[in-house]
Amino acid sequence: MDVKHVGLREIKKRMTRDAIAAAALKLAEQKGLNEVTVEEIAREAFVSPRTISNYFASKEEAVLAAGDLGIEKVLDEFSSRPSDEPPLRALRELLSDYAREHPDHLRGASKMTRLEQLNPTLRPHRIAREVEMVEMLSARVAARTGTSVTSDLYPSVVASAAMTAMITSLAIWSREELSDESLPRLIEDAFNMMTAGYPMTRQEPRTTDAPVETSSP
Amino acid sequence: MDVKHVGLREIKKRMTRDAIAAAALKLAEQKGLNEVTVEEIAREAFVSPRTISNYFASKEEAVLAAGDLGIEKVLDEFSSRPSDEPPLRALRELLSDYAREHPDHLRGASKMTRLEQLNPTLRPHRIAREVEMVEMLSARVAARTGTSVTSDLYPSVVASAAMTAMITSLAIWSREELSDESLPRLIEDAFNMMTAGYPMTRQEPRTTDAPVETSSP
DNA sequence: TGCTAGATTGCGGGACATGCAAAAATCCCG
DNA sequence: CGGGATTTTTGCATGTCCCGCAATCTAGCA
Repeated sequence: MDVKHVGLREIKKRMTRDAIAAAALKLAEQKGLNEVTVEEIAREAFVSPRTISNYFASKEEAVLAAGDLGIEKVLDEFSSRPSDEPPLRALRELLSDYAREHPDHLRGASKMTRLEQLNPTLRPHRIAREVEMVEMLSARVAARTGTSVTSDLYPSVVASAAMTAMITSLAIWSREELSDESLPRLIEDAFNMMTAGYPMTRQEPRTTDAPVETSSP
Repeated sequence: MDVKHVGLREIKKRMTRDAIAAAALKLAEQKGLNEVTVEEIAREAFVSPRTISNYFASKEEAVLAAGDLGIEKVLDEFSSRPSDEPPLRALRELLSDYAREHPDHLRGASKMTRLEQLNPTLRPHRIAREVEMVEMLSARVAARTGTSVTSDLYPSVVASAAMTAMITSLAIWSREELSDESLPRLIEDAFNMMTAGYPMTRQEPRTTDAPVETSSP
C-alpha cells in the first residue's frame, strides 16, 4: 500500500507531467519563456491550464523539470559504497563515470544553461534545485562519516564541493563546446584540485587562452 | 560625472529603498511573507505600491535586500591584496576578520535564514544572490591569478569554496546559537578544511555536540 | 457492471508585474 | 532666487498568474 502497484494511474501521471515539461521547454526555446503563457503550454501538452498548476508551481519549474540532471541515482550509489573511502574520492569516481555514461543527458542539461542565460527568471529556480541536491548529499555524507549536518562543517562543505565540481565542469564544458570525452576529465580535474588543497595554478600552458585543439575532429 | 555629487536625489533614493526593505522584512516576520501584500508594504513604507515595483521585482527581493551580507567591501579589499598570496588564504583572513568586526550585521543576515525556512518562496532568490557573489568573486580571483573564468576551473571553484565556507559557517553558527567569537573560528576551520584537502574528520571532540563554552564571558 | 478514490477541468477571486503618461520633487544654472 | 530640465513618484489599465472550490471524468477493483 505504499509505492506498490505502479498502476496505469501513476504512469499516466508521470506522462502528463513529462508532457507538460517537454511542451514548456519546447516553447521556451522557440520564443523565450517570457513570451510563453501557461495557456500555450497547456495547448501544446493537451491539458488544461489548471492542470499545469496542479503539477508545477510556475512555468519556470515546468521548464526546469525537463532539463534535470538525473543525479538521484548517483546519490544511491554513493550510499552503497564502502564507507571507509573518502567521500570526495567516491564522488569523483561516481560523477565522472556518470558523465562518461550519460553525455547525452548532460548535453540536455547544459542546453538548459543556455536557456537560463536567455531567461533570467529561470536562474533562481535552477540554483535552488542544485542546493536541494547539495542538501541531500550532505545528509548522505553525514550518515557515512558519522558527522552531523546541523553542527559539523564537514558534510555540507564536502557536499557543496562535489556539486561545485560538477557544475563548473559542466559550465566550462558547455561554453567551450568540448567533446564528450573531455567532461569526465574536467570533473576529475576539479576534484583533484580540491583534494590537493586548491594549489595556485600558475597557468597551465593549455588552459590560459590557447584552445586545446579545435574541438571538431 | 560618475559617482560624484551624492545629491539629495541619490540619498533619498536609497532611503526609500531601505524603507521599503525594512517594511517588507518587518511585516514578513510578523505574518509570514505569503500573507503580506505589496499594498501593505507600501503603506508601511509610506510609498505607493507602484514605487515598490520600481525598486524591486518582487516582494521576495525586497525582503532579501534587508538582510544583505554586505560583503561587497570584502571583495574590494580582496583585490587590493598582494597577489602572490593564495586566494583562499586571503579570503580566510578577510572573511573571518569581517565576522569578527561585524557580528551584529551577520546576526541580522542569519535571521534571514530563519525567515527563509518559514517562507520557502525566499529560498530561490536568496541563493541566487549568493551565486551572484560567487560570480563576482570568481572574476576577481581570475584577475588575480591570470586565469579565465570561462575556460578554467580554478577561479569558479575557489570562489565557490570561499562562499561555501562562509555560508555553512553562518548556518551552523545560527542554528547552534553560538557566541559571536566562535563564528570567525568556524570560518577559519572551514577554510582550513578545504586547503587541507578535505580530510575525513573522525569527529573532532568539540564540534560534535559539546558547545565550546558558555557564550557569555 | 457498478462503486470508490484519484485526476482533470472550469470558474472565479486575489495579487502581481509592467507600460504609459501625468504630477511632484530635485537639480542646475543663470 | 527662480524657472526650466531631469528624475522620481504615482495612478491607471491590462494581461498573467496562482490557488481554492466544486463538478466531471477516469482508472482500479470487486
